[in-house]
Amino acid sequence: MPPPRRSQQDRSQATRSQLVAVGRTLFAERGYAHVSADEIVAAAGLTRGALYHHYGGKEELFAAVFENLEAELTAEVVAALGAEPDRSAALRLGLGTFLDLCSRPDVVRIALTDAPAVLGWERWRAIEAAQGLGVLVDALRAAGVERDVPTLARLVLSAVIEAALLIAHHPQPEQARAEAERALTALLAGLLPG
Amino acid sequence: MPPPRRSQQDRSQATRSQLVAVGRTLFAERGYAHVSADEIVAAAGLTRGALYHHYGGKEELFAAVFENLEAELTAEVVAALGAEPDRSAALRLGLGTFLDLCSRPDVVRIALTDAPAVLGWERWRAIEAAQGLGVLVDALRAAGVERDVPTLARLVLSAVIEAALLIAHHPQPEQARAEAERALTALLAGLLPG
DNA sequence: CGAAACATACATTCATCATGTATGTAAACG
DNA sequence: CGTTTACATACATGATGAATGTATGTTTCG
Repeated sequence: MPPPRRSQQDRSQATRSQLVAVGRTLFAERGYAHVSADEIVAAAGLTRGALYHHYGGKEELFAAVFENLEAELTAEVVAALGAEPDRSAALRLGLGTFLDLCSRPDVVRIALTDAPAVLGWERWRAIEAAQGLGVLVDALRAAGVERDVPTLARLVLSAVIEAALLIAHHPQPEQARAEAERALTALLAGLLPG
Repeated sequence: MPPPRRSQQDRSQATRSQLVAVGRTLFAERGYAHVSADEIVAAAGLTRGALYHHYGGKEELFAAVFENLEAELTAEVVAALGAEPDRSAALRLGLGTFLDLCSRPDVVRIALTDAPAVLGWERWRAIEAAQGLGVLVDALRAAGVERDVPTLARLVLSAVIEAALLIAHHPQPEQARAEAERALTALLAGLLPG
């Protein structure tokens, strides 16, 4: 029988999704440097032609994977934030949610370890800032912080990410999580009024 | 005349220093992925044989470069710390010194961007912890912090590194530096007694 | 028919390994 | 004590395989 007559847009969309999905899995498992472009396209049931047609190459595909991942994380944090009316509690809730997300191995590997080296610090930060950082800035302001908020947001975010990395690599994650949350709270205590 | 009769140890030492020095320069300029092993050995006046004899390969040479750099940074911070008798002031002084060091482009590129991706997070952290982190833990304890000190040290260190990166990539570093130091102080205020 | 989507074949770069050569070191021997 | 012999260390060179990127062909849709 003839193949189903999909539109060009559908074909493209499906191929790109495939590449991003497969890339995400493999990059998360073994890291950017240890996954070949051949392996990705093979696992996606495609060839190099498709990859170089839609993206400029392996690096651009990685950027797409990273942006896709970030968008997903932001959406989850925003959803968690929206459910809490108290702004100060919302901040802590959002950080807790983000902590959980950053503990996932794929997030650690792709977003926190490989992305800055592969894409360069500036591009990495540009993508990160466009996504998660904006949410944190809003949350800090809503919680009553007024001075140096953008800078503070970055420092807090890096401490949160560090905490997530600590938890992710600790032999007893539950214990590490408790300790990290105490330490984070102690740090934030100096900022929040009340 | 006969070549100067150097001992094997001297020859090795000289070669390794050369490789590490050249590697550090090139890695700092263009990043690990964009420097070939051939280029390094050529610039060092050697061949691949030397590299593979002394180090396992490009990656191991990078590790050596990174450790060398870290040792240098730690020594400078310790020197700065020793000059200040007041323990609480010493902490701030040490952080300031570290902030300056982390603003150097070679430190940003090698120690903060490439190292975690090339060596893996665990090995990167092991080296970092063995060097600078120990100093920070001691300084925090000496300044009066008692609870969760190792964890807090990591969070603080990540915030400091973040501040350094912010400064390094800001169009007006002086302004960024002032703002980052205010923000850091605000964070630390919650920890330090008095 | 023309353009977009994808496949295939080829060129190039690069890390690594296997092997060869020279230099230094130390022990055996006279 | 000097020399030779045996060995280890330091380095060079050529081959190999893997991986990326490019150029060109083929199919599918509008």
